[in-house]
Amino acid sequence: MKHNLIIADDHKMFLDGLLSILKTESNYNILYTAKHGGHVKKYITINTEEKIDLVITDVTMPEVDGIALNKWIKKTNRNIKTLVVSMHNSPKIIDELIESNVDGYLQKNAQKEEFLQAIETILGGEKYFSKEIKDIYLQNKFEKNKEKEIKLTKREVEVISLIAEEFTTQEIADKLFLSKHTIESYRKNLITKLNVRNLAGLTKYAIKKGYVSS
Amino acid sequence: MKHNLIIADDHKMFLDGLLSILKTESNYNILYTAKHGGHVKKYITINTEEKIDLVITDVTMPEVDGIALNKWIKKTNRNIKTLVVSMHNSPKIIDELIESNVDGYLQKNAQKEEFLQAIETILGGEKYFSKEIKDIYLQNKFEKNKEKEIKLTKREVEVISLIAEEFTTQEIADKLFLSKHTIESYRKNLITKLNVRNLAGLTKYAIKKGYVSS
DNA sequence: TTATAAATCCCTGTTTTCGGGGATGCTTAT
DNA sequence: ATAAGCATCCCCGAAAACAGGGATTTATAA
Repeated sequence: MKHNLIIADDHKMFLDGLLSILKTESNYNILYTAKHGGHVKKYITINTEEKIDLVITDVTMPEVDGIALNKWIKKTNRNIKTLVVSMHNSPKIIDELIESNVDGYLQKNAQKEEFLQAIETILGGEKYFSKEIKDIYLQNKFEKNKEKEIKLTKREVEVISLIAEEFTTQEIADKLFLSKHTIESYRKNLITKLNVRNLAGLTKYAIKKGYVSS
Repeated sequence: MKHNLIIADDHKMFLDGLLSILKTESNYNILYTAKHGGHVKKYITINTEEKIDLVITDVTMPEVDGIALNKWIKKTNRNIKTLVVSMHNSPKIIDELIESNVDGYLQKNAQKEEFLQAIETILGGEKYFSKEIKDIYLQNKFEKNKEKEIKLTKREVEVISLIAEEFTTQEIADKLFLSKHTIESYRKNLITKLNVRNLAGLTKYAIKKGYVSS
């Protein structure tokens, strides 16, 4: 029996490419293609009688993006599988998708064979992630756990950012309308908290966290 | 008269997508599609009689990549236009391509309209780069020029690295078997030379240059 | 409601950084 | 050969950072 697919991507070219490789396989039936997630939600909502096996979706789309669409599908229709394809492999996106139970993730520059492999795997009831994606996800989890205990407060983030921007204690105090003693306390606490030795360590931390750009 | 195109990309899906949007326009004639640059070189070398207007190529391909292919084409056949498409927009790649006289550059996630626009522009004899790509290129040039004069000596690199690794002047002096005054001089010179204000600035510079990891 | 965490401020003393100087050899190009 | 650049060392004084305490008020969570 044929499997029913929906594809969502606002890039005509990618869509055409995907359709062309799916056409070579005879056992897929493309129910619907959409330019953004909202259309897919509407389609699924209306066609309740239809068996939908898999939604293939891009991440970046206007209005309702792939992440939101995946969340919505997984919340409302747990028997619809989802495969997300994306240009980029940002740990944040991957994490959010996996946490919301996506069935597979592929980079857009994957080869034809991998696409078909992923679709087959997912329709068979398993998850599909390339080794690279799994590594990114785990690496991210690992780092988060390592740094979990260390939570900086809003003020601390403000202060460490300004430190990394090369301002002195007095300047930061003036900027934030605080006493220089206060900033000194923050610096001291940050050095202890982050287990570093001096401004260089604080600066590196700020860069790693993206509070400032190097 | 129809324009003759060659397309090189090792991703079947992208190729199919591109072909499908080119098919909607009747005035393009696809002479040849290839999985890597070497095939294109061979094709061009053999078919000397044929008028080839434009080669559209991916950057990352096995064996001969898009950058090498573009260089080769521009060196041997100055009347063949080139359009490079890529997943990413790394300043390095963009710079290298523009310096070797590519006629256009597009990200793979561009919309159909932009693809056709780019091809038309290039066939009309002009260059095509999106505003974003131009910005990246110029930004890169600007930064390179800004940093060109600033050349750190071996010793300076050693010292700034250790500073960014959170060692104090005295510790660095001990490590390098130098007087603490020497290290102080280096620190002072570095701050002046690099036009920063303090250790935070030095640390950021060291990270940007890859002397230490954040 | 009662801890706990966050934000703010203060003191003392030591060490380091920072911003000026300048000096001496030793290479390396011009 | 002479200038320029590099590596090394030194001094001084002011400013800032570092290390170690502690205190108060206001949210917030247990």
